[in-house]
Amino acid sequence: MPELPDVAVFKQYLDATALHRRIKGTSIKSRNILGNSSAQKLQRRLKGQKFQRSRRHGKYLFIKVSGEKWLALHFGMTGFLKYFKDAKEAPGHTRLLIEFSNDYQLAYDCQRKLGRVNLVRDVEKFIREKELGPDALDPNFDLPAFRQALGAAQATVKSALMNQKRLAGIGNIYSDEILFHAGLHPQSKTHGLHEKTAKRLFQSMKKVLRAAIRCRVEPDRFPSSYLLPHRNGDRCCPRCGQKLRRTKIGGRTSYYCSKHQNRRH
DNA sequence: ACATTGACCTGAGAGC
DNA sequence: TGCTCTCAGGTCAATG
Repeated sequence: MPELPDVAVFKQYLDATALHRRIKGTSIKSRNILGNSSAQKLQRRLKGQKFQRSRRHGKYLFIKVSGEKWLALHFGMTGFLKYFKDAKEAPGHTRLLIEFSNDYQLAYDCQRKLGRVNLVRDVEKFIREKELGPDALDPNFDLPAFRQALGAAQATVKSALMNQKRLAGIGNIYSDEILFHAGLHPQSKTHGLHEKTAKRLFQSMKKVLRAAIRCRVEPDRFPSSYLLPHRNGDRCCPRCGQKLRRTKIGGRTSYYCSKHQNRRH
């Protein structure tokens, strides 16, 4: 699930629920979601502290803990957050549970355990070490920066968009959606992208990511002109009704409409 | 430099 | 019902 828009919605959710509450305790249900710190260390760092604010970069959510540290959450393919009071509401694959003094709890749920939780002192340094590119929705990430990020890559546009080192936040679902709106075939080469095409791609990227956040990434809220509600539904192009094509790029399933998306650029 | 593949993990859903 | 097979929105390392 969690690409940039999903994580942006998680951030809104966290900000509206779990900030400024005293942390009573932490329980780690699955150790292999822990990245750089032990369960003991994590518990020690969180106990008695509060979450003060959060920020997002790409698919990462960083939560400032009173004291020195930030909690860096990555959600893998299946992660999400849930804030609840009644144990009945606990999600089914809780890997980390944070209890607050108001008796509410925040669950980090990650069915496939591909997500990671890290304690970091310096967010910028963490981003540098992970070699993450600029966040796709950063206001400073403008067209020239976008062109520079794609660079003279020999890669396909789809894999370039998904490459977190080039720009951070876009995964399989949204790269398909962006390419659909830009009318570009996923196997188009990044190299030699026409000025006009690059601009169209850039504008589609911003538009799609913002729209997804506005819809709170609920498929039912997406305009039916978007690919997302169709790729797991009728698998037909929302513009022409033609069956969507399906192919593998970088090991990921990619959907596109062969009528509206072409390699010419 | 890029593409591809498998590993990491678990579970939902399809088909029989 | 129960079994097997395939697939899943991410990332990393090894290989071609």
